[in-house]
Amino acid sequence: MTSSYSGPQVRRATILDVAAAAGVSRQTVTRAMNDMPGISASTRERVQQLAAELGYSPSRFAKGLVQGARTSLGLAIPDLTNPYFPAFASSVVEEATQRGWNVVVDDFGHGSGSGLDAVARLGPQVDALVGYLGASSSEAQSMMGRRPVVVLDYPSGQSAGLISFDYAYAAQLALERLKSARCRRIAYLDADLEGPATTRGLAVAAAAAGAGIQLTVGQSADSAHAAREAVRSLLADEGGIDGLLVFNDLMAAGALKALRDAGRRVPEDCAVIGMDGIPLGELVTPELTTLSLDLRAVGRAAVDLVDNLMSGRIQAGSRDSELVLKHQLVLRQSA
Amino acid sequence: MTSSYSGPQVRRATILDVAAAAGVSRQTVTRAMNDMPGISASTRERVQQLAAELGYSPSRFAKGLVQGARTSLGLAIPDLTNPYFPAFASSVVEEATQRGWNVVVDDFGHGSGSGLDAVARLGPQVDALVGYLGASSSEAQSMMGRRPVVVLDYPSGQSAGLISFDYAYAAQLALERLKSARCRRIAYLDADLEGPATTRGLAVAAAAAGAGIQLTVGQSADSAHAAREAVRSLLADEGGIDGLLVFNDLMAAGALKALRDAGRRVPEDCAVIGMDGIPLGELVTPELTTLSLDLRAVGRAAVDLVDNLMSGRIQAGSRDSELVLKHQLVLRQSA
DNA sequence: TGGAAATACGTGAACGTTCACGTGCTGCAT
DNA sequence: ATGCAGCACGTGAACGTTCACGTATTTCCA
Repeated sequence: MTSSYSGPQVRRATILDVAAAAGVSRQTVTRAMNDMPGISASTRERVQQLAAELGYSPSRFAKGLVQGARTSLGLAIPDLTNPYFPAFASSVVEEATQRGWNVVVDDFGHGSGSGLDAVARLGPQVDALVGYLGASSSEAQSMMGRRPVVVLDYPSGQSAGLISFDYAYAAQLALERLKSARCRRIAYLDADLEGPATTRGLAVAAAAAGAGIQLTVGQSADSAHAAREAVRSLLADEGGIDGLLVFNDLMAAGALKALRDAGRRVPEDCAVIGMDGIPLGELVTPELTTLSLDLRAVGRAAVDLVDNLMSGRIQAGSRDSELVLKHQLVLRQSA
Repeated sequence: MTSSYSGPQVRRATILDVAAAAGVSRQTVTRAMNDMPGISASTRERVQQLAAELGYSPSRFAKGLVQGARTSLGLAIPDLTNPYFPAFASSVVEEATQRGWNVVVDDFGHGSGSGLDAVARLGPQVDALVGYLGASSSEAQSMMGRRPVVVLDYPSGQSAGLISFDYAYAAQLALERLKSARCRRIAYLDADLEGPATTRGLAVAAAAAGAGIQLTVGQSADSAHAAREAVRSLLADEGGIDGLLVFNDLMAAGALKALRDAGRRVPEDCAVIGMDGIPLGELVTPELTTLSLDLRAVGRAAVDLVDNLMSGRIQAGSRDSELVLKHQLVLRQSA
């Protein structure tokens, strides 16, 4: 058996170690480390030097305990690999950084975790939570106690702050566009997720019914690859489709691939509209017409809401704690 | 002037508040909250109930102080919006979560921040750092003191742990492929970044010289849009290019657009090879041949290295603290 | 009915900082 | 000589937990 050397778990140097080494008191070390006045230049330098040699870095816990918390924001994301989320996360991080907060992320897509697992992990570490939680928002809120929770893209708000999207409006925009492009046989490809998918699906179905459109509905996992397969078999079953609305842009990219595989020209043979407006849409061929969302604005709104909830300017569960954002139709080549 | 109500900055409830409300001691509250033995079921329930009512959640600082740190890992990312990084970040988060660590991210792309700003922000909050820092790794290490630092894609390791890539090998693979595709006039589009770009550029130039290839070099910012413009003007200046190697896949996607704009067929008129192997490459048309990197493996390697540095199994600055990964040529349609 | 063991709780100390003071010393004007 | 200001530094207390004990009260068997 080779040595199971467990390494230098030696006890980190504390402020007292530095003080002893320098022959001064705690407070003088504090003054040196934090560039406070009331200390001579020579002492300051000597202490800093010694601190570096001992590998001293102040305990964030002790500091936090005595100074009061620097806010830390939990960010629960289903899957950072899905290009929708980085755009959003990036904006949250930027906005939080501007406020001097820091952001603890949890990606619960891998492994069998649900959103609530992420909340459980983040809970003890953070002062507030923002997340795309497929799970019930009130569950999350109860795990966080009085601390602010903002849930995105969830059907109906309970006790938590909520940012949702006006899918009825979005669906109407998309269907109008497809109709004016003379599409007759329209399909909607939904994702097989819990919350958002059904919401979007219902909104699209309702809008179609309202507009007298007979809608074919398909479903796939939330990935380009899965969408490609789903559209492939959709085309096999329902040959005559000439308009396709897709759950999101990533899946729409897969749909474009499937249409190309089947020899259908886009938009001539079949128009395609995606959803959410991620940068990817401009890089595929043909470029994707989409119901665009300003994802940076979504992130900003989420952090703003947290800020307002934390400061008490907005009451959790009140009308003001729910925000509905609208998509915007961006015309490119695919429809 | 309307009320500038500053909200309930009231002082968070502490364990003593709960104890008082329940008529028990601190310790009993601790037992109730942490599901420890030595407490009756009825008391436990009553305390938990009261805690919820008072909105009590234990201070992570006090807890951390007395229990010893739960490891938290800083992750410094230049730009989450660039699809290279989420794939990496996602893997780091997953790997860290498995170890029970949590991850604090900082995206320093927005604003004028350099990597060192991110290190300064993260430094006080974390026990170790992983990052794509354009800045000098030894600067970062000195800001972190004895705490582990792992820098990615940086030319030469100093005091910090280092994960870099064998660009000589990668360049050779790419140029061989282009040569065997009968490309005569080959260009390399570099990014205008500090560290990595020059490294890659030098490697490509060296490999070209070694293979007797005369190389045209262009440069652009690290985005699809900028690359599109750069390739547009490259084609205007140097009409005869029939092979193009690009700094990364995102820029390669822009290059594909520019070639299409100019009426060049890919790969017939001009072959294109990207770098890093992000999922986007499979979604563009034609699908992108690329020097692929297993980004999840990169994240795994980074967290492993941090783990080893932290436990002392590997000494910072030693040979073992440097790891060189190799790209792999993935043939798709564009070359 | 004695006494040991189990149960349910309480108390001092410690974690590592910073804050709000307090103290000694030097220099300088009166 | 006296007083007073300013500088450089030190000390008790506090932040909110948990840990390692200690202590009543009850239980249960011989």
